[in-house]
Amino acid sequence: MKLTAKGRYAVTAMVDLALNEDRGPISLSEIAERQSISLPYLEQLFAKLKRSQLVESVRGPGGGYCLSRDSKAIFVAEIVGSVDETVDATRCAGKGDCQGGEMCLTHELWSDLNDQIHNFLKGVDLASLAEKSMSRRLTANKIAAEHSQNGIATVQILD
Amino acid sequence: MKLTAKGRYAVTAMVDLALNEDRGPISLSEIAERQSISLPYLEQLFAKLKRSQLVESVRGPGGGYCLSRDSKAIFVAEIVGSVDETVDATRCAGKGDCQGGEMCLTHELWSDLNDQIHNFLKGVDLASLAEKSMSRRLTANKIAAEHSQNGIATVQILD
DNA sequence: GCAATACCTGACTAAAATACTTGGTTATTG
DNA sequence: CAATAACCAAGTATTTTAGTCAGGTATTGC
Repeated sequence: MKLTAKGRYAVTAMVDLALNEDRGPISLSEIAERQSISLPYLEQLFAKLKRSQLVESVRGPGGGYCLSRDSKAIFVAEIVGSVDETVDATRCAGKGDCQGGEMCLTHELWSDLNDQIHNFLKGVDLASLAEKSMSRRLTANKIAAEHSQNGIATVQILD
Repeated sequence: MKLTAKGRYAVTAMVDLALNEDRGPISLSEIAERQSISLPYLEQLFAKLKRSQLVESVRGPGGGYCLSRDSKAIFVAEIVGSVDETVDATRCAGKGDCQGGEMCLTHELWSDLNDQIHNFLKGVDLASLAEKSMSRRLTANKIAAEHSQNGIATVQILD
């Protein structure tokens, strides 16, 4: 798994979708405007989200995208995994360049970490994110203060 | 925090150092050869590791690097954080482009994940990595088999 | 003192990945 | 049939990564 801005955009867009899904299919241009993400870029993301069967599409005027399942049953891990798919497998098992075992060892460590990350993201569903987002919106003023306290960092896990 | 090949190289090199530290200062050219990492690249990494006071250097012939503490007291999180320092801070607190709170929300999610990762890597010390590496080396033939069988586990989460 | 060793430093570069944009096509509705 | 909006392929600009190059400087042993 890999985490980049792309994954963050996807999660953001999906939260937006979850918040508006009761209004029927939501067009990407709507999301694009609300979330300040370029439309063609969103299209790319949603093509992948659709391929992963996280959303469904309705074409033509009045069309757009819907969640293909209940938001309680869609997890962040799926969203991120869908757009940031890494067919990585940098394992040394096959290759013979595994000096003394140290390389193997760090691979094992990274693999464990990967599981850790995946488990965490697997435990967060869209519904709870959307719910938090709703309450956030109401107390929008407090957000800045909170954030400046604990120093937010972005995570990137490559490879 | 950010995880790249650079961090992996650093961890690998540090494990190598831990395994050989009883022989006094270890030169980078030695590590470079054993681990197949280019010498100038290793120098870059160790400059950072030194700045973070994870290693100490001895100049001149017979010189090299030593761990600055017991390997039990050096954690992977420190090593990775040292070479892959991200002064990122993609915070939305200051900027006004935080539409409706969704952005803030995913930031919070990422922040939580970051803590998760950090806690994991904070729980793995060099000594245990080195120890595992030793036993691996002895049973080197078995490695491939093990890897292909179980998806590798052994997680340590301290806090 | 003078090589040889090995750390140290900064700038530079090739390659890869990322984050987009461009320019279309196709389906559906009113 | 015209507007809408999903779909699709390719290209590009920027950034990041991984690594090199070309010099230093401190220390040691002969």
